[in-house]
Amino acid sequence: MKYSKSIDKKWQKFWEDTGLFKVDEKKRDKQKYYSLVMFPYPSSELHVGHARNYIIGDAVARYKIMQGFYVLSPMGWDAFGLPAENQAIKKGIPPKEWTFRNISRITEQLKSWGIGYDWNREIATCHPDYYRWTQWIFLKLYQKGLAYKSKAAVNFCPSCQTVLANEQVIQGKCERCSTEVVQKNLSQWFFKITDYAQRLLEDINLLEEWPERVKTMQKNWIGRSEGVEIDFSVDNSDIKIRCFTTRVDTIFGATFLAMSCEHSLVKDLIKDAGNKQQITEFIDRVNNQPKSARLLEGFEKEGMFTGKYAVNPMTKEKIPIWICNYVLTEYGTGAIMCVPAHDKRDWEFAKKYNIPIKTVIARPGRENEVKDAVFEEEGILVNSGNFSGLLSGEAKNKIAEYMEKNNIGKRKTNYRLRDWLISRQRYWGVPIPVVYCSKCGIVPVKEEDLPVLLPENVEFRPVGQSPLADVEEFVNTTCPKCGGKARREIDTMDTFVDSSWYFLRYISPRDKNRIFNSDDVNYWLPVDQYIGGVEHAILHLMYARFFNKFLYDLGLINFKEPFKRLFTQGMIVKDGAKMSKSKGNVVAPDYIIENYGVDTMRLYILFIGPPDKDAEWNDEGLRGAYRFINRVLRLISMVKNIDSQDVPPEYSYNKDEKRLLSKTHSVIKEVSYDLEGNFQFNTAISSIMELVNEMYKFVQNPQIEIHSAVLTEAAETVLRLLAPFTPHISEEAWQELGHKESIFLSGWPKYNLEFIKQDTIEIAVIINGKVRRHLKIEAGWPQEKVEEAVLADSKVKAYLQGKPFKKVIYVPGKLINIVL
RNA sequence: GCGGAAGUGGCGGAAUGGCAGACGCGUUAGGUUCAGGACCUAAUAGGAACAAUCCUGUGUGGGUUCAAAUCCCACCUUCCGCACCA
Repeated sequence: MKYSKSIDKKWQKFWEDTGLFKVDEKKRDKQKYYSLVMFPYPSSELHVGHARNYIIGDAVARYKIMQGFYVLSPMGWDAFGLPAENQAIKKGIPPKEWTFRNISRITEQLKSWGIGYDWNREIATCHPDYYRWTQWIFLKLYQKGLAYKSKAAVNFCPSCQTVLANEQVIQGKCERCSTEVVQKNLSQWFFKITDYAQRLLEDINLLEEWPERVKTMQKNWIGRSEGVEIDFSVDNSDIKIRCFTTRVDTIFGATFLAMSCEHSLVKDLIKDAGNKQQITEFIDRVNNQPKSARLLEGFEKEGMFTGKYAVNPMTKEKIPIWICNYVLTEYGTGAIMCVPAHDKRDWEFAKKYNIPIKTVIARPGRENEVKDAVFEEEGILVNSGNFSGLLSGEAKNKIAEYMEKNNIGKRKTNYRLRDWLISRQRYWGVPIPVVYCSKCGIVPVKEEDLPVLLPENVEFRPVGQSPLADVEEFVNTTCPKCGGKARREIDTMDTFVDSSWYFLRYISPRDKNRIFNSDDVNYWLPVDQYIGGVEHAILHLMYARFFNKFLYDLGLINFKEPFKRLFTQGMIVKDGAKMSKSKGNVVAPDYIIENYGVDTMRLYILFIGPPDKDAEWNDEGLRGAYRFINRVLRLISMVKNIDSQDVPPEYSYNKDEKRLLSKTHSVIKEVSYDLEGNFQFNTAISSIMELVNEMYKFVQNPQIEIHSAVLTEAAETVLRLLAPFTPHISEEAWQELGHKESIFLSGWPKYNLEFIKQDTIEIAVIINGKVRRHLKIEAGWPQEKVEEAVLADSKVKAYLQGKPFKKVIYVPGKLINIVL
């Protein structure tokens, strides 16, 4: 028997006909397992890099099915988005048509790879039955005050002609097209994710089975920092400037104040300044600098003195107020107190503009040392009035207390996380369900009027506004409140909104009356295993957690976190680069399947390396997988011809049988361990290879007497262990061996420790840390007996030369170490 | 700068503190074959001997230990994420 593609189709049909992956939520006699792979954006057809994702997910689902779990494995489409619209503009294909064309092609691909899903639960976020509930969530957020419209400086991509979320701006550039992002003051919709900042941070602790690196990225992104907000009064003025600092212990060293150019108080401050003209010019210049320039190394700190002074509330000294290009508007209060002696940036600035530098923190034990350098660490306070002599940590508390008592400042926790900007000036997305009424203002659409349908026949023009603006029937509506004339919101939602809750809709995909059935959702969720690319570590995973918590607060679900276990797989690269059409290094699966069969591709992709690491594609490696599969099939053909009989009750196994039994069972143990841990498919497969190699030795040597039952058990074990990885050939060979039922119903093999144990074992004899001999001993021997045998060995004697030894360490079954 | 991951043969990569290099690719030799391919068997870290053996080896330098790729300290390099966050 040789592996050919005809095997693939046969079994794919079989699984479909027998409903291996169909799940009926009413049958609940088994333990559930929800296996979820991040749903794809249907843009182009999939290559082997994408395939890794789905193959891993499928291997997990099939493994869990074999273990007897009741496995839910659904698939759907993240179907709204910019590429569809860009295609429409470029080629005139309606986004919907383009999207569904891609969906059917990818579906065909996934099916041809033998990836098992419950296709009855398929969803697409662009379908009104789905986005109706996305809009519903929007309304709920709006009701709770968590969706709001606000004018703010936002990131705008001139190429995509839309605003972007903070998270979608990478190094000052658009995540999608790398165009320089500009700042615009626009009125936009936001979700108040910052209300959940603390919970999103705290509950990371509940995510025990998430990769550490993803958790760290989320923590950093939320960016909690504790400090004090201090009100600085301005000399000869009523104005107070609020600053945030995490280093209130350095306040006695604050020698100037710095404000960002966009700070709302700047106008008032410079009202009667002599150099007002100059300052305004400076502000304009800074505001026109591209954001990415700020990030460049050596970006020069610049500023203008406002002519005004603030009062340091602790020293009562007058300190100059500056406007600076290095103060962020968006973080904290947009104004900071500057301590040049203990902050590198302030130091740089003070040196440049000759602002006094005052040391107030010293390294403990070196309080009197004077150094012309920044000291950013914590230490002991000096020159700090009553607080001198305290350590930074203690001083922070004491000073904060003092400030609170005297109404100077207040403790404050700040987060780096910003509210989520969700409106997009694009067409192919979920319409935001609100209307603008000249009388009532912003009015949400009534729940019963959902969905607000996205019009389909629209004209595409690449302008800074959604084509929806021109669709009169859409835009003109009536106010749900007063019944008067009103206009619909023409912005659509960020597609990350769509994907923030899709894993819940899989449970009740066709429910017309509610977002989902809470009972069913509480049964299936949280997702037991979530699999996807690490590129979603911040965006998608943070938003999904936020939505989950919101729905939890609504009482719709009873779990705080949606994904119990997360696995982020690595990329498959070719010639050291990510596969992409433009680079021309895409490995297409079709050719592989045609020539080597699907299981070859599946096996190779799982064997290519640790699944969480990037891996380099290698055609020779693929051929190795093909070789192995055929090696297995040949082995099965040989075993098949042996007339298999049961082992008699009192049968005593011979030496060879014991050896094969031991190998068989220890491989079961290893593979099971590898799959339970962090999905070590590569080592799991290598263990199975070892068993196959071992079996070849038995089958090919006519000298060896071996009971057919032992050989059959080994062969069946190989197939069952391989089944999650290479399901097609496993089913085929399983049938060859005379089984009528699917291999996936045969259960996961169990190992017996009694068989793994061997009578004679080989131990290493180590003399002074060097391996000198390998000796066979009986497994049950006590240390004395082993020592005796080792010391009696002539080679060992030669090494020892009768010298006395200090110590003997015996590690049972492994080694004996003699120290001279 | 902060945070994370990693550094092992020609290559991908294995090793609960216990025999470094499993398994695979590649390479070499032999078998089989009309031939090629495919397949089977064996060898394959480096060096000296070319046999049985010995020496050196997991980024660098120290340390702990009977025993370190693994633990500790210092450093180097690479990749990834965040980055003027006060």
